Amino acid sequence: MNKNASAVPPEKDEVIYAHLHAAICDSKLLPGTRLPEDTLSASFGVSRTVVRKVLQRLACEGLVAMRPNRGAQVAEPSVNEARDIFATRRILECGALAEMQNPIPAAKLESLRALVEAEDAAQMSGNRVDAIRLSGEFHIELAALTGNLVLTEMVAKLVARSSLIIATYGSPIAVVCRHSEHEQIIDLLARSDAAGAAAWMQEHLLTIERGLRWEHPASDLQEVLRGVMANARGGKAD
Amino acid sequence: MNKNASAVPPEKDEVIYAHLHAAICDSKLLPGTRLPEDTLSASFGVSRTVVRKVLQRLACEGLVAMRPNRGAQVAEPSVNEARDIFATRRILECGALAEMQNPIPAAKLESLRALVEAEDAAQMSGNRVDAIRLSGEFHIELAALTGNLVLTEMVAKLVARSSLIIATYGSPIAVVCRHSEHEQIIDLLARSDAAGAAAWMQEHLLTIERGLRWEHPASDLQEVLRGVMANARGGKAD
DNA sequence: ACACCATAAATTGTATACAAAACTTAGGCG
DNA sequence: CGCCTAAGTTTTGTATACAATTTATGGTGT
Repeated sequence: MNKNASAVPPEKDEVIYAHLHAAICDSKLLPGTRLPEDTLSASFGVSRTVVRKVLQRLACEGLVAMRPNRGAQVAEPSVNEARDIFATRRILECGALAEMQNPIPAAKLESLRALVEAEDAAQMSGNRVDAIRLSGEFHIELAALTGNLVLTEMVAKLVARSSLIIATYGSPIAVVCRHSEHEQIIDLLARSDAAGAAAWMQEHLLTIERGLRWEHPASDLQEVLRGVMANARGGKAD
Repeated sequence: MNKNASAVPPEKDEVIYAHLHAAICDSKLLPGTRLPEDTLSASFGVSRTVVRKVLQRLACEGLVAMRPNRGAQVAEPSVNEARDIFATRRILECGALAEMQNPIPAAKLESLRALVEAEDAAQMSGNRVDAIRLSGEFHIELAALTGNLVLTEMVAKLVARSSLIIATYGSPIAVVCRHSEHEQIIDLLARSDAAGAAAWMQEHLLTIERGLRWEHPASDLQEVLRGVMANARGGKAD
């Protein structure tokens, strides 16, 4: 459906975009990682022109921060930004669920259940990266049930940025959604209890948010240390 | 606050972006208008590199459609996309209003009233472009009351795309919000009746949507004619 | 006269070169 | 000993050249 036809060239920039997007969302590129154009263009075997195009797209989605004359780096969501993102997700995703009055096709519910099962399996086998990715896909597919492409794309972008938040503020344990909560939402939808599903989603997203550690963000530590080193000049910098 | 400091260069691409954005939202560039890179770069006195950067940003926001090897043109929102955009606005903007529990500072309410007044004045004097723009600004400022920057930016992008929808499907009369409805929302907020404001906003957005003419979109006409000409080859094409 | 094909013009895709800015490192001064 | 300054290096910003693709044009055959 979203794949190219047979004879169409593979769209180099799309491939690079997908690679970088995945690398960021899967925490292979941690927040704050610098993304020099030369390095990327050499790695992917293209010119800086193509790399810049991809970086600008990622910047537009909030996954990459670009400062003039200072290059690109993986975005480091601030605490305020993180809270805003989750607040917006609550409004959007709950609103989407609340609007689903028509009975959901059984096939769609089934594929959602399969997604939750895969997520559960990944979590059980300790595959944290897959678990987070599948959890995100669940939220996106849920939004897609509305048939509203604009809304679905917005949720997808917020989910991607949430991966950055988890990478920055997530505690090693219990960051991912408990699969049972996802299952509960499907059950409520199967019962056509849209309001119930929305209410449950509200709690679910709040639960995720509460599981984050706003106090000890990993990357702020570096900034703090740098500030300490700059201030306490009498101390040993080495 | 958001302006550059004194000695900082004016950021050429930002200026070009602002110009194009305004031209599209003010319907100076109608949906479907082709945007050749050469023409733009000549007009603005920069190279295609800068123009492409701006076009990609506009494409990311949905104001411009870029097809591979086929260039950019002002986006022509389909009926489905238009409905999705308004549905998403209902969820986002009503959700934003519903979450405002704290009493709104009087100063902010005052500046909102000023905005409505300016919009009213523009409409009364037949200045349709200003009226639409000020109406959009009202919706954006309303979202900004949440303090949620992520949400505000999303609303701003949806409002911009709504300008395209109005340009495509808007009837010559009665496309803009009745200013009294905007005033009513402010009154409800002043009374701290968040739920009431949200309900009113829901109706308000539905009213706008109902005022559009989905039957006779101006630019679909060309497509229809093209299809007719291609099919009825025996008929008179001239 | 219409459809079809070849050629020409226009437009986009990509790479590269050079200029400008920021970062790094080494040296001198207080 | 630390800070400030300055050349050198790295990295980004922009323009331009060339290749690839699409679109427009004109000619030819039926």
